Amino acid sequence: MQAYAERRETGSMSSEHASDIQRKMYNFIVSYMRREGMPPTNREIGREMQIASTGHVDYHLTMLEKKGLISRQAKKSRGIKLTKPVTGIPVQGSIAAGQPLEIAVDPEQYIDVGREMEHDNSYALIVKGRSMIEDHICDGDYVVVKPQSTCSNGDIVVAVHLQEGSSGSATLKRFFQEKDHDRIRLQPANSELEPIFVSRSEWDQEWLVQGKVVAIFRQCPAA
Amino acid sequence: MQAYAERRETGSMSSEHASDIQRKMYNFIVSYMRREGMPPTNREIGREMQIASTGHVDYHLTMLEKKGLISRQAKKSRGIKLTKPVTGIPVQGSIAAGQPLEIAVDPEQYIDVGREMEHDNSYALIVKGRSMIEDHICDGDYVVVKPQSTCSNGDIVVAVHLQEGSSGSATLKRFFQEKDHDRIRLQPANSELEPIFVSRSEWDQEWLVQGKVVAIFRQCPAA
DNA sequence: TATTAATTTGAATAGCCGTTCTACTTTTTG
DNA sequence: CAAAAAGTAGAACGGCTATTCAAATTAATA
Repeated sequence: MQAYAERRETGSMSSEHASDIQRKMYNFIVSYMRREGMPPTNREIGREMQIASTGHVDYHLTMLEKKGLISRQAKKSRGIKLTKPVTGIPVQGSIAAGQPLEIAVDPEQYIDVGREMEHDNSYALIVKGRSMIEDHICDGDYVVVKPQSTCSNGDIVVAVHLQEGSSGSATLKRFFQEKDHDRIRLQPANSELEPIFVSRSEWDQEWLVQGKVVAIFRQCPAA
Repeated sequence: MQAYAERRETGSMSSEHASDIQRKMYNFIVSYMRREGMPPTNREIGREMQIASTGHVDYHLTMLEKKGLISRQAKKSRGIKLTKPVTGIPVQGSIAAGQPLEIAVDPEQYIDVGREMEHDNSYALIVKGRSMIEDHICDGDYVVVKPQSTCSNGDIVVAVHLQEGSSGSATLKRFFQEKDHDRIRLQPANSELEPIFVSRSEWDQEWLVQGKVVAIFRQCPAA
């Protein structure tokens, strides 16, 4: 479960090697580039990291370069390039109706669905199976999930059933609050599948909404 | 028809106002940023544009800024920002089965579906109607089209019927070459609609494949 | 054509930038 | 513990950068 809460900043440096300060420096460069559209100067890095000496900054940049995380163009102002592209959101795993959500703890794969989707720690999941087929979400599609704990009626959400002992199971469903029955209905978009009904109290105790689907992306085979 | 052939470089500056040199300068900034991941310096711009004076470059940048195409951060090296983002592919219009393709000659809208899709002059079309619904392409979906004149059996293509007098009509269909009948079948993914059959000779004379759908993108309502 | 506006040059300036070097401290390692 | 490695500070350098100014040229306009 904590895999959800501890989601790291999109595109931030993974554990690998490299000391803490270098990781922070790398992450600052990434976020600066996202924000400003250009790499920071060595002095801007130093100011942010509270490093007094520009030579000190240069030292760590040399380290980052040696480790292959960045490359530099000598003498050019802001001459930092990221080895890995800064665009894209992590593909966190796959989701299949009823199955436990497979989480790739350190996702290798990134999918680039545009800057707008990069806000709010959004991430992608690969849909397995046909549980949402009548909403035209197919096996193999990527769903872009924006993490949030609340949702409205009719939203397609990633709902997680917390079960003691295990890490819980996740499912992709439409969310409906049935006030007259005082229960939640999790509705698949496949007439062969039954909705899940959860009482209000059980919902509050055992379930949580992990996020909401904001976009669908499909790559055509042999494209 | 020539609207297809004359597709301009993705993200380049449109006619609007602004003199020729300013258009060229803007386009250089865009391509430099794509290539280098950072904006160019004023001197780099001057070198490329064969402008001798840095003050002269500054003059045109001021003009571009006044026209709202760029913004600048005073005194910062490479302090140029593009008002419009450099990522994304143009949304060229909408396509509805049987209807003439609506082409936005100067597309205002850009959709960001990631860098990978930015190659090959790819562009997006908004799907109107349900002619491909059984392939799970819905009304309002964006299809990413990669321009090419050839395609394989089963590909989803933008096929254009050239008609004298008019600018032709375009349609989104699956392409099948029926060897035994010596004809082409353009198959909608909707059982309520009939396929289009075109004889080999008519195909060669009156039709052309404009491009092939390589991806589908859907933004969820109220996302 | 005369006048104004839009370009273009060249030079100058003050500040920013990457880089290097020496010296010092802290951490890691054998 | 001793030696090596990693991290930090400060200063200094030459080059680069954005910006400004005055003056010259060209294009647009009335």
